[in-house]
Amino acid sequence: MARFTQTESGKPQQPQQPHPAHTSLLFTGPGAAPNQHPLLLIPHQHQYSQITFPKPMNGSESISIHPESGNNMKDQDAIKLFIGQIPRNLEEKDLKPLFEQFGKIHELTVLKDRYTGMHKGCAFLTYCARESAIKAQNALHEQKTLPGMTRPIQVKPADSESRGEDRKLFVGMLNKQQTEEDVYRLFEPYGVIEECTVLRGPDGNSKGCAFVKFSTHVEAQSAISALHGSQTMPGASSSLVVKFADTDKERTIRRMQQMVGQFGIFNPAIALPFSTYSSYANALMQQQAAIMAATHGSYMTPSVAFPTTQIHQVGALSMNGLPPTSLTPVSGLSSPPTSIATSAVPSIVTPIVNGFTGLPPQPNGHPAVEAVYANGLSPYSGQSPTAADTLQQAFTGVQQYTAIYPATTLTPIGQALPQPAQVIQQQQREGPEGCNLFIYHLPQEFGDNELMQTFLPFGTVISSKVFMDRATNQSKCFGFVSFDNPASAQAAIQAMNGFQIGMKRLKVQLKRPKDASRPY
DNA sequence: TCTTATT
Repeated sequence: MARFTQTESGKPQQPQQPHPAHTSLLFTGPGAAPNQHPLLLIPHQHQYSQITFPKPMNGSESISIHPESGNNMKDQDAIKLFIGQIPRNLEEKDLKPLFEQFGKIHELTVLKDRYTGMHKGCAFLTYCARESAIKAQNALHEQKTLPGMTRPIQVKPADSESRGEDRKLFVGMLNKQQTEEDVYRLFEPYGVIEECTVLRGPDGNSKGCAFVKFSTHVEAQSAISALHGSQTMPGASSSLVVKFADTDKERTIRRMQQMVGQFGIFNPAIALPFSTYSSYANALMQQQAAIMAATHGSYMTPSVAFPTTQIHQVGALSMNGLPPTSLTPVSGLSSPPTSIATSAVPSIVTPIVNGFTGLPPQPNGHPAVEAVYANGLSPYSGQSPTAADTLQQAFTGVQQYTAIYPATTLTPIGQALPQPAQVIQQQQREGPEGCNLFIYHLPQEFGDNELMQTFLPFGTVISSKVFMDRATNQSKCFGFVSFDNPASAQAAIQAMNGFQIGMKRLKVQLKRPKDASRPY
């Protein structure tokens, strides 16, 4: 099959001849054969303990090769390569032989999760000589598959070398029969294409979309102008989509929304700030993940979205001065009044992580929670949080959040809640005129309680009701919420109308007065 | 209809 990648120098790659036998032995896949190379002799974990590498505090390991000459200086124009599709059991020392054959290595670093130390399946590689990088890319990129991987190894300049984001296009509404070559031909007239990938499912079938990376932003823009909406592919439901691909940030948000939709039970209010404060949120997410990991020793990685959602719930709740006592536990656990003792809190905070990851409970201490209250930032405060307060408040949010959904996200473990449960009377009370909301497109999983939690950040909810189908006992995906004042209702409309959960958007509007006759 | 990862 034709290849459509180019080297970083902008020149088309040579057609790749079959790999030299001694190298192909390193790989699985067609043509691979049993051999004695270390890459196929996958060492067991315990064997690593005999090999010592310097291990910095951040958990990342890297090899700086100091050859006999003592010279591992790199060229001024050296290229840092990104290496992808590396089996997670291969470390720097295992990879080194593979790459050394193209030249002297200046630095090789397997990427690890900052907090868990988990191998990310990729690495950075810098050769001393620029030429070595080009040779390695030509010889290896997409050419072979390392043992245990299902996709071929990636060897290409790291993002830091090129800043690819603003010249990469997402192409949607393709015909599923269209191949990389078809897409390439389509975009070729508008510039130099460095990368052209049709997205495929596990079965290899096209998902009807592709990424096309041009060598410049201007070329990419001209392709958009020329091609977006220009034609409708046979079998596509609308005309061709050509736009700049999502940034990492956008991808993170997209994944979050998918997760929210998937889990359904999560309070959508918590993700609101992403529409307006996404970079702020992003920064917080990093820090939050760090603290979560440091204090929980959990396996949650920064790319997991949940810590962030917890943060934002905090913002929403605290700014409304909502006391945690107004949250209704649904676990059925009853507990005597306790002071906010740290001994009680960790068991509440920790399992929520487990709820996401399926890890067993870790009933260890949680010092960070002390800081929340020691700082005087009780959730009773009606003040807006300052940026400096936010992280500490986050733990209040974790706590509140956990109190909200223990039955669905946690295994009840019989620990005391930090506050006595104060159950709100769930009568179907209507508020004054202008205080009653009609909510449509609720997630199927939402019950009265989830509905209430969703709207609590905006004020005092005096009633919440999800309508159920009598026959099936399933939610009809709409309901009513009543506040005790019209301002809360308006705030809720402002914030929540159109809020996306999964594939749906909430419809939040004032409930039609009884005397009106128009159906919804 | 937004990939398998980018210190």
